[in-house]
Amino acid sequence: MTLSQNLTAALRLRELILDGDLPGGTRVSEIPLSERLGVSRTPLRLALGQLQHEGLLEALPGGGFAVRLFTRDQVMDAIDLRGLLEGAAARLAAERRRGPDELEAIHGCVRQLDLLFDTGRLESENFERYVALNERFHALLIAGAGSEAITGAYERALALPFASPSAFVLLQADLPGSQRTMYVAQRQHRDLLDAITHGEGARAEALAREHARLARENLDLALESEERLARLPGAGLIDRAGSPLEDAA
Amino acid sequence: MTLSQNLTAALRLRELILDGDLPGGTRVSEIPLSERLGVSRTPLRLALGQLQHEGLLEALPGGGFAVRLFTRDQVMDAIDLRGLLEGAAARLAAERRRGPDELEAIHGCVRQLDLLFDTGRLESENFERYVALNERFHALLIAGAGSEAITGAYERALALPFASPSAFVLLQADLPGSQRTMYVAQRQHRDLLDAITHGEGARAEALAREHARLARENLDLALESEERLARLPGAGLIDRAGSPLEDAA
DNA sequence: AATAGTTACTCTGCATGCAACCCGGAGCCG
DNA sequence: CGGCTCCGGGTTGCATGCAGAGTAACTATT
Repeated sequence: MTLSQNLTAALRLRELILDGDLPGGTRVSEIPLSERLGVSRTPLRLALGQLQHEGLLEALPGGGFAVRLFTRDQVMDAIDLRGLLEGAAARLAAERRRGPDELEAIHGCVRQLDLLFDTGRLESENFERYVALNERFHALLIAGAGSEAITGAYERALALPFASPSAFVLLQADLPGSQRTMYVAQRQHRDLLDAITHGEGARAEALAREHARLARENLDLALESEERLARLPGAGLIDRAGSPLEDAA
Repeated sequence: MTLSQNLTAALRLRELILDGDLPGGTRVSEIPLSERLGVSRTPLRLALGQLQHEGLLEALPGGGFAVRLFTRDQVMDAIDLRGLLEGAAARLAAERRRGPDELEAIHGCVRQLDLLFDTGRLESENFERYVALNERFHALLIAGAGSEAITGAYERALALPFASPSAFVLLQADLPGSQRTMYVAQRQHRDLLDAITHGEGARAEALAREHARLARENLDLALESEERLARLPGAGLIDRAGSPLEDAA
């Protein structure tokens, strides 16, 4: 199956940005980029508009686009927004739930996560599986709300890569106390699901918000060293002025 | 100043949709539309992509776009999302506030609204002013949070016209008990600002959410008769299957 | 030496032409 | 009489050519 030029352009361009090939602040010129991606300028322009709406690009006053730069505080706010939406989704899931089997999928997801922890320490080969299950948990949580409005806002919030629920998981491999953090996170997963199961909306909302706040902590840890930051998806979008990295220089 | 073709296309197309010239479900074809709007197909395609991201259009499987249709429940969810975001903004505004003069603008806005009510009943010529002040209040509320993430999500949520804070104000002119509803709303404005001023984040959040719920009530009132619904911006986007209107037919 | 003016160039934005695809209908065969 | 195939109109998606705006460099003048 041959993908449309528009889609390939958007996917490849997003890849370039997230991989850091186009660092934050870079001006994106159409002609060189169209040659680099192998697509014409017309579908590329469509893709540029898309990524602008996703928040990865910003329009320049004289025309054209540049890769966006995010300050630490903006990233924090994006993380909080994710927590806010997940909290609302959790509350709705708790309050709206119809049948008892509706939660079967997410229960299974949490059980599989538990199994992963029971096998001992999370080593590198398990990390991929953890990331997949973690993303699945959060996706099921959002879907469980049954609110298209929330789903849409959530997807848009995740367009910022470091706001994604698994953004810092890969980083945690060599963070101090990473195992403990992940135990806490898994405990929150279980409690969150428990709250939803018993229809405790307010508790579910509070837990989801608090769960997202783990990412705030991890972001500041990531900003402490260049090598840590490099593991973050979309690290090139973060404006390091005023961060601990910059202060040490 | 001559606007770009892309922008004019987007603005005029949105206007067509919201005015009901392109009712929900209509397929939008590029060529007739480009002639109707007086722009070429290239900038029009850009505008189509934009409106798709805004949620007013949906991509058809075989290519092309159609005007989206929203069910009552989807509209309700969109209203709740607005309340959620306003609640978060109110809480942040209460918790983050730096100087005391930061709230001067919104205090002035509420004072002007109070004046409007003190002059007696809100008649038609005052309604425009009320709408303007009401929108200003909500915009200041969001801006007061100082979170770009929330601002972005809010703007996207407002792309659905009936989710806007003033969507039902014009409707209230001939609703039963409209004056009382607006008194309640204004009381909520004052209480909300009071909570923010005193740094009461949780109270501010709860009030903002409850304030948005007035719109839920108004939506169901609007769905009760065709003539009421016609006053709603973007009424043509609402799927009336299963609504009281349909049941009466 | 600094600044203002000018010129040339690069880039974006737009229009149009072309090809591929999809949908509809008619005709043919089973 | 029904289903399948083939054909035609229409529509979308894409590439390219062109014009205008913005920019940067260079020169001339103060």
